[in-house]
Amino acid sequence: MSKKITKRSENFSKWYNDIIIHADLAENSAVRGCMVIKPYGFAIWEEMKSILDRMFKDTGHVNAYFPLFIPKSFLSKEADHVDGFAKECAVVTHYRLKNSDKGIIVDPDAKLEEELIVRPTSETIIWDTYRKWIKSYRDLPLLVNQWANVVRWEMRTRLFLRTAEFLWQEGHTAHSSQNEALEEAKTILFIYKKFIEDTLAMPVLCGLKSQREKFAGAVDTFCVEALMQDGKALQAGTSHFLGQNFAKAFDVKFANKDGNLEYVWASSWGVSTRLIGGLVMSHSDDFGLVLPPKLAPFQIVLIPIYHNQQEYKNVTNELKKLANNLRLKNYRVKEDYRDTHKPGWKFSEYEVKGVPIRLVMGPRDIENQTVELFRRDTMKKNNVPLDNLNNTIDTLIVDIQENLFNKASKFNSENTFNSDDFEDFKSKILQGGFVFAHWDGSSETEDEIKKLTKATIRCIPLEDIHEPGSCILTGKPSAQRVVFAKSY
RNA sequence: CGGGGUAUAGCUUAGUCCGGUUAAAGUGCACGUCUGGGGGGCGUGAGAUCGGAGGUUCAAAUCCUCUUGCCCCGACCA
Repeated sequence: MSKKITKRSENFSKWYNDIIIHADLAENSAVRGCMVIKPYGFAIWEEMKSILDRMFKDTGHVNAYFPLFIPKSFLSKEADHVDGFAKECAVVTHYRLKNSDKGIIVDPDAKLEEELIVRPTSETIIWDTYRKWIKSYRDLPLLVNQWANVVRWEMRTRLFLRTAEFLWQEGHTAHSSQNEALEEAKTILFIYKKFIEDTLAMPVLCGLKSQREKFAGAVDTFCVEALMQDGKALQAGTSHFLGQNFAKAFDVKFANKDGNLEYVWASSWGVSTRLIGGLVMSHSDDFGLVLPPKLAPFQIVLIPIYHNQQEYKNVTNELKKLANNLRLKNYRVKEDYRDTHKPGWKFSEYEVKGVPIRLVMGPRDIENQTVELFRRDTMKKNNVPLDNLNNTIDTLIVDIQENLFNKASKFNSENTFNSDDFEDFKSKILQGGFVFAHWDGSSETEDEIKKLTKATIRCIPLEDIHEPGSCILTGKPSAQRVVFAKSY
C-alpha cells in the first residue's frame, strides 16, 4: 500500500504536509520557519523559472541582481511601505563573532553603524539605485526583474505557503507616464494568469485588491487568486501600480521631452515558491502529488518487469530505445532500472511523486509488442501497441494537461457563488469557495465582515460587471460585486 | 506575542499516572535467501547514556525544579 498520506477529507493541512514530505519536495530545516527545498521540489521551481523567465524576456524585461541587505534608513523612506513590513524584518546588527569563555559570541565591538535589513522585498534598494540610472525620458522605460530570496519573519509558517525565507522573482519597472506604468502592471498580471493557467493548469481570477489588502507602498495592487481544493483562496501572484510613491521617496526624476523634471512612474510584481504550494493544493489527491506535464520534472517514467537477468537485459534494451525516442521529442524521461526496488514499489513511488505518465514493459509486452501505459491524473492504465507510441504519448500529454485544468475549473465553478443575504453569505463562506457579493467600498465594512466571517475581499474583479446592488452587510449602494473568500 | 500540547533508535510510536534486572515494537538500514505484472516472504544483524541541566532516592525514561526545541490553536502575513 501507499505511504500513509492523510486523506484530504480527514485533515486537509495534514494531507498537504504529507504530500510535500512524501513526494520529497521539501522539508523543515534546522532554522525555524525556513525550509529545505529538496531536489525534486527545486526541479519544479526550475521549470517554473525557465518558463516565466522566457515570458518576461519576450516582453522586453531583463534580469539583474540587487543586494540582500538594505540599509535601515532606506526602508523608512516610504511611510506605508515601512509600516507594512516593519513587524517582520530580520535585522543585521553586527559583523563579527569572537571567542569568549562562554564559547563563540557576537563581538559587541563589531556593531554596525547603520543596521542592515535582510530584504523583505527590494523596492527601496532598487529605487535608490534607479535614481542614478534615470536622468532622461530616453532612459525609460526600465524593465528589470530579479530572481532572489527574501526574508519575512513570519510567526506561523507552512512549507511553501509561508516560510520565513522564500524564493521569488520581483520585477521593478520605471516609466515616463502614469498610464504606461499602469499598463505594465496589467501586462504582467495577464502574463501571470496565462502562465498559471497554461502551465500550472490552475484557473485564476484576476482583480484589484481593496485598499486594505493592497501592497504596502502601492497605489493599486492587482492579483491573481486561485481556489484550493479545501475551498480557501490562495493569492498566486501580485502586480502593483506604485504611482510615484517610490520615485518621490527616493527622488527619482527624469527630464521629459520638454526639458521639465518629472517624477518617474513605477510598477513592481512578483510570484514566489508559494506557487508550488498552490500547485499541490489544486491537483493532488489522496494517492499523492499530481503534476501537470508542463511542469513535471519527469513527464514519463519507464519501469521494467523481469524475472531473470536475460529478461532484464531484453526489457531494458527495449525501454532504452523508447526512452531515446521520447527524448528526441524533448520529453523529460526517467528510466528506473534499479534492481534494488521492486516494480510495485516503484509504481507507488512515482505515483506519490505525481509523474504524469508511466510506461511499464515486461516479457509479455515484448511478445505482444505492447507497453502498459498509466496516467497519473485518472489512475487508469491500459496496454497500447508499441508502433504508434510516440503519437499516443503526444496526445496523452496534452490531454492530461487539459484534464487537470478542466477538473480545476469545474471545481472552481462548483464552488463559486453569488450571495445577496448576509446569513446566506456566512453559510457559503463557511462551506468554502469564492462568494461574489456587493460591498459598499469602505474598509470598515471590510473589517467587520472579516471579523464576522473570517472572509476577506480577495479581489475586485477586473471585468467591470456593472451590476448595481446593495452591500451585503450595510445595505449601502454598491456598483459591482467583489469576491470574498477565506484565504491562505 | 498570548493559550494548549509534546520531546524515548534514522522515522512513527509504546512504556511515564503507580520508580525496580538487559528500555519495547513497527518501519527504515545492512547481510543472506526465496522472490519479482502494485510498496513481497523468511532468517540474521547494527542502531536509543529516553531533549538538556540540576535535585529526591538504595534505585529515575518514570517523581520535583529550571531550561531549550518542536507542534497545534489565536493575532499578523506572498
